[in-house]
Amino acid sequence: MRISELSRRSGVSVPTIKYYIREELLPGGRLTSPNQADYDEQHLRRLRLIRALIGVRGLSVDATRQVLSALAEQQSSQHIVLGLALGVIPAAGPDRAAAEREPTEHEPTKQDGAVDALMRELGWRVYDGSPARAVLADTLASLQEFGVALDWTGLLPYARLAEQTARLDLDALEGAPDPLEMAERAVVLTALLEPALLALRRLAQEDESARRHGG
Amino acid sequence: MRISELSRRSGVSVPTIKYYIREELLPGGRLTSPNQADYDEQHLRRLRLIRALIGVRGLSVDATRQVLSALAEQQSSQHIVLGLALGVIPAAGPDRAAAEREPTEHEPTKQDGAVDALMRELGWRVYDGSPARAVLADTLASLQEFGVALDWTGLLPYARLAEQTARLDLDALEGAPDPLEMAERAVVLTALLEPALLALRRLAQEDESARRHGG
DNA sequence: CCATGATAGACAGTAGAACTATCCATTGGC
DNA sequence: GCCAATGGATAGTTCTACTGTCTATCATGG
Repeated sequence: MRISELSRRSGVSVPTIKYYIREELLPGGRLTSPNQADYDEQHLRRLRLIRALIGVRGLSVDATRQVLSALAEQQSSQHIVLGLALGVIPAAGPDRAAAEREPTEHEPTKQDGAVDALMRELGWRVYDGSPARAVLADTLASLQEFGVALDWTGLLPYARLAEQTARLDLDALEGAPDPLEMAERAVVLTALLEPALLALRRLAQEDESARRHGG
Repeated sequence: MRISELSRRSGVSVPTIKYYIREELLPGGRLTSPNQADYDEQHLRRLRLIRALIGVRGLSVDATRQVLSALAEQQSSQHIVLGLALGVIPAAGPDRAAAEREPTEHEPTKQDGAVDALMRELGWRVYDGSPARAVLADTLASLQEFGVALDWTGLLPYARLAEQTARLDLDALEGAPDPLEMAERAVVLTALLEPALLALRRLAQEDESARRHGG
């Protein structure tokens, strides 16, 4: 198909598709002549994934590119490590890069040790360099700064619930047809479900609050 | 204290503090003369909360303003409804506003009915206009588009886990000294814990994946 | 009393991100 | 042959979150 059809079928404007190609989120079409290229269903699938990551999950173009390249690597290694695929991206929130560009001096006490303790207590064997660890450390530091009485032991019950969530996630990946599908499904499940899980938490809080305090 | 001290103690630059005051995230200091104002510990607290919401949670200035005003309302009504406080903000992800500005025609089948069914099944009594509902509907639509076999019934186990999470959240709020503290703590817990919960999910996935597939 | 440095408030400027528009030299299809 | 569509390049736009500059004070130390 030509770019106009790709645009029509995906709902993404032609200039935007060109932009994604420039930014290497999407491979260019197969050139049939110097000014004519052919796109296929793969392009359409990829484009929909891009729109989902950017639009539904709210990832930046840069983070999206990283996720897509991690997806490609996973596919080539035939070895799915869910979570690690998305681990490369900054996990929606703390701008660690900014924090490291300019060591603010104000940097609160590091909580990396607390995170180590948490992982040990849980018996989780996870990659040391995972950005998720940094997110946890930052959060613990912020909580401490606000005087909220929640240290790493307070995260334990949350972590147990996360374990169960992860089991549900992995269950949903069972029986994937091929590695490519599985990797893509892993990305979709991890990334797209994030806003939904937070939404469920909000609604559950609302309900629980009403129950306790009588809404 | 003067603005320079507020800046030094918070680690936020003077121009940025002025910017937050202009944007009405932070009330101005008490003027002691036309060009001299006095700031107190309340300002410092508020400023730290602002930085946490923007920096740690990654909220926009606009969303932060809405959260803070919701916080003020809750405080005045003496009636804490956790979740609803943060329910006013777009929940990190789907840009619903954009979707409504320009009805793309591509809009997939609405899943609002599915969300209603989910709420009914769970027995949750939640506000109809909650943006969290829209997030759920969007997510279900996206999953459907990707052919992931996960409909609203598939969200049920996740919702049960969210219930338990919410109970932990509410427990952490018990025994707050005063309504202001409680409201602020609710905001901190709901907002700041979000990246941490997602990080825990990522790490749990990594661990679970290693267990199942042998990392 | 006066020099110096800080301050409030107004407004302009900047940097980065994510598009969006314009151009031009083709070229496929009628 | 004609013309809308295309690929590729480059420039422009919009938005957000700051950051810088300016001016008229004003506090404070000498």
